[in-house]
Amino acid sequence: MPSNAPSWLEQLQAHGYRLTEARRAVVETVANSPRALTPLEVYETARRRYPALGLVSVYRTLEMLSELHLVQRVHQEDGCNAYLPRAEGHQHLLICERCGRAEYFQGDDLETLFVQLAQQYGYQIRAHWLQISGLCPRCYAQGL
Amino acid sequence: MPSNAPSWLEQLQAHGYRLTEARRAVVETVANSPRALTPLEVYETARRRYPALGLVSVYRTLEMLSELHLVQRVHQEDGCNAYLPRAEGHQHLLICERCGRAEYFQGDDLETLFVQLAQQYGYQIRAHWLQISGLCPRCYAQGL
DNA sequence: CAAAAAACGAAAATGATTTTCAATTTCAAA
DNA sequence: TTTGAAATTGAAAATCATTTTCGTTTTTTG
Repeated sequence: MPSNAPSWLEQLQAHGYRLTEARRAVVETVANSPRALTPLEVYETARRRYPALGLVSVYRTLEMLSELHLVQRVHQEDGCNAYLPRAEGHQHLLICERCGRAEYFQGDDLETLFVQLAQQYGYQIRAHWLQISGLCPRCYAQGL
Repeated sequence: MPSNAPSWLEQLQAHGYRLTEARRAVVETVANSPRALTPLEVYETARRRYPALGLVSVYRTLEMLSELHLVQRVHQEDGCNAYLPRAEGHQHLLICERCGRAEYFQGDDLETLFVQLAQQYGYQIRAHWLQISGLCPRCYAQGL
């Protein structure tokens, strides 16, 4: 899996943000994570690379990355405070309940459903959000 | 639309919870709401019926209703702190971006997608969550 | 290298939620 | 009914995540 981090840093720079050690540490942590991380988890992980990092910078950087649509919140039972890299184009999430690993997939077969709903309820449909959860092959093999 | 409140109160009682004025006020507020309410909104609304109500009781009652699967959190841009009644059986949500009104619909045409994903990624699929948003007919008619 | 602007982290402030606790209410048994 | 144990209450305190403030440091441009 190629790292997204260099591209993210370029995009931050292209939008007028400076490249700092704090941002590099946060970006590298989030861009390469196979699972959703909370701000605190990002902080703890990124501090291994850059111990002077402050939690505030994690929040600030996550907000920038959100604005640039490079990360997305993941919605889970207990809340929606964890962030994942956002894949190109329209994609949905498949998340392992046990280990948290996320897969991305295209699911464009929803169009017919939208047309039907638009007719039935008179809604102008603007957005949708589909998230699937289960057990990844490795966790399934381990039982539970 | 029939009120869910009596049934909810019965279910609370059936699970050993007592029926109190605080619970009645919260249950009637949430059970009859056409849109998702935050704990604070529940508090403000329910206090019109029962002014002595404390915010703490709102949180406690919402937690009970969650455990009994009578309410669900709604996931939105800014967070997922708002609650809606949960409909019978498996249902998805269609929510108006403007006024917040929620419609419930069945969407069981996702089975083929799940089978495909299970094969492709080796996942044991356990749950899914589909939420659609847009403008309801009334809000759409008002422009924006 | 110097200067201006941006960004930093620590600490304080805020806001939502949870816990604690003494007083009140509910409900089953008498 | 009445009664009393247990559940529940709301106020206040505590906690936890997030945001704001602010003096200092870092980055970038010239």
